Amino acid sequence: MIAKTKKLTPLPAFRQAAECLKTLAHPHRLRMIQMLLRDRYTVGELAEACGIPSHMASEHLRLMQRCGFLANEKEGRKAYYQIVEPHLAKIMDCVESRFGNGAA
Amino acid sequence: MIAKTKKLTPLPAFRQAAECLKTLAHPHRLRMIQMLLRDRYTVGELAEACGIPSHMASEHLRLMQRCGFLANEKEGRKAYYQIVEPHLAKIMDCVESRFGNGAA
DNA sequence: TTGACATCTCGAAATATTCCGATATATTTG
DNA sequence: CAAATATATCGGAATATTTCGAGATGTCAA
Repeated sequence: MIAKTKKLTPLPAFRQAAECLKTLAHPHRLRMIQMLLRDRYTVGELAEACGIPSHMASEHLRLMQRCGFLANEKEGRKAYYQIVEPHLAKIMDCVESRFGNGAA
Repeated sequence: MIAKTKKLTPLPAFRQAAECLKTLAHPHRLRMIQMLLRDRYTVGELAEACGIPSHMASEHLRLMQRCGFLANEKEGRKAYYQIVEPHLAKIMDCVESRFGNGAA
């Protein structure tokens, strides 16, 4: 017999959540999000910090923008990205407290 | 110029984190974790709650055990799984507050 | 306009994940 | 022992993701 107090999240919501978590689940994207939680950066700056070509950084950023994590502003020929999903800070706290934030 | 106050998490730690997040990023696995945060269940119970054959539930559970989320105890011919990774509760809180926990 | 720069997009190759049927192991019951 | 039950494992097909080169777009400065 399965009967619990709190309601379960419906599967469609978990499907969405899984999409977002999959987008989060990449080392370069995690680094970009960690940086963007502290300041805004251009594609090139994020690419250099990850050690990848900038056209690949652009691809990662596009994915994260698609699931509502980021927004960008063009300034001249540069594109600045920043966080717009408010829950990312808390999730990143969890990740850092488990895997280290440079002080763990 | 890139110079921030807090240290960045090294990329190898993010590689590990990405592995774990990828394991989390599946609708059936999210449901199983949500259930297991409230009680312990057998493979068959979890499979039924997800609407999948139990041999597939077993596979998901093995993956989650591999990255340290779960442990199991055999009782007769049944296998009870439970959470052993303490950070899962907080991460699941984040997921539920963003994607609904049945009351959102 | 030309050339350099920053970003973005496209398509293919390599790799990883998910799902399923078949089968294996281990336990209880008759 | 044999049958039924619960879980676990193997191999392959379908699908998704990652990465990369090539090239397209848009901006600035002279």
